[in-house]
Amino acid sequence: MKIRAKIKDAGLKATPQRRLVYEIMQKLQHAPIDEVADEAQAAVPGINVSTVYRIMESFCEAGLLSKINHPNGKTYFDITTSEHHHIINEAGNVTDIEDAELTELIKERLKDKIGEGQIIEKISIQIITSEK
Amino acid sequence: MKIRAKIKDAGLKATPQRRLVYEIMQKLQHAPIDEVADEAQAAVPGINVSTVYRIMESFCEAGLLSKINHPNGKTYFDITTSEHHHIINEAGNVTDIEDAELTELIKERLKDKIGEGQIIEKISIQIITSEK
DNA sequence: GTGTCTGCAAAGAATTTGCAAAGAC
DNA sequence: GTCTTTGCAAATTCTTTGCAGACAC
Repeated sequence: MKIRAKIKDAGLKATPQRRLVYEIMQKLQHAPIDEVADEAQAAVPGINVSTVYRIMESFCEAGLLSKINHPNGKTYFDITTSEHHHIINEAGNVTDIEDAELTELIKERLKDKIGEGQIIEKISIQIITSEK
Repeated sequence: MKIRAKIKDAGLKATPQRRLVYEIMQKLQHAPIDEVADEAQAAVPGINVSTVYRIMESFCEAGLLSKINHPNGKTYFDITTSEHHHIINEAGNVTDIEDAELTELIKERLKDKIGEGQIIEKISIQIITSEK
């Protein structure tokens, strides 16, 4: 689907800044805001960091992106929005792992360990790797 | 073991500030720095926030505490240092789950998905819960 | 046209750092 | 006594906000 259509389908106006940010995220797959902002500013000098923040946030709310809890403290964003897991290496680079069966298995195993009256919203596994 | 001994065994000097911070962490189990700092300042008015930051950091390096990737962006610390998992509820409160067998199972299942020449440093599952 | 979005500059959180005095061992 | 740690204030880094003009539809 074209970027313009994706953004509009998500209920947002397809501004040039949003189209650019989405395109950058399609390329990067996973990235912290400052990296996206740098790429954006390289492409279109006028674009502002706060705009990028607002766009990333609106994309998350609209279901176009998801957030990653990254060990380096910065907020990372992910072009993949379906339930999945992450491998994070020493450099902080993120790789996706899709394994719905595993997610289901964990959910089943831990479902009675969560509090009374609570439901599981999301399960995410982080695998931190280092050089052998 | 006494707090003083724990700190010294970890190779750090057992200053009053460190003993206090460790005691607070034993009570809270999981907490962000500002909460620890508030508790510390309530107990001993002179203690400084930057000191608490430095203490938490030194405790992590010394293996007395571990860091938690918390979805609210702040760094949370955990008195438990052995491999384990977390349930995080809507309020941001953290609960531990110990399940070494599950960790092993996941490790076995995903070991060939990590990159060439890499080893798994750590596996952590986060379960985000919400009200039913 | 109208309501949303952007740029800018300023404010606000969270965290770090430099340095001199204080304290642990 | 020596080397580490602390307190303080200032600097950095990351993120959010207010507002006026610009733009999507």
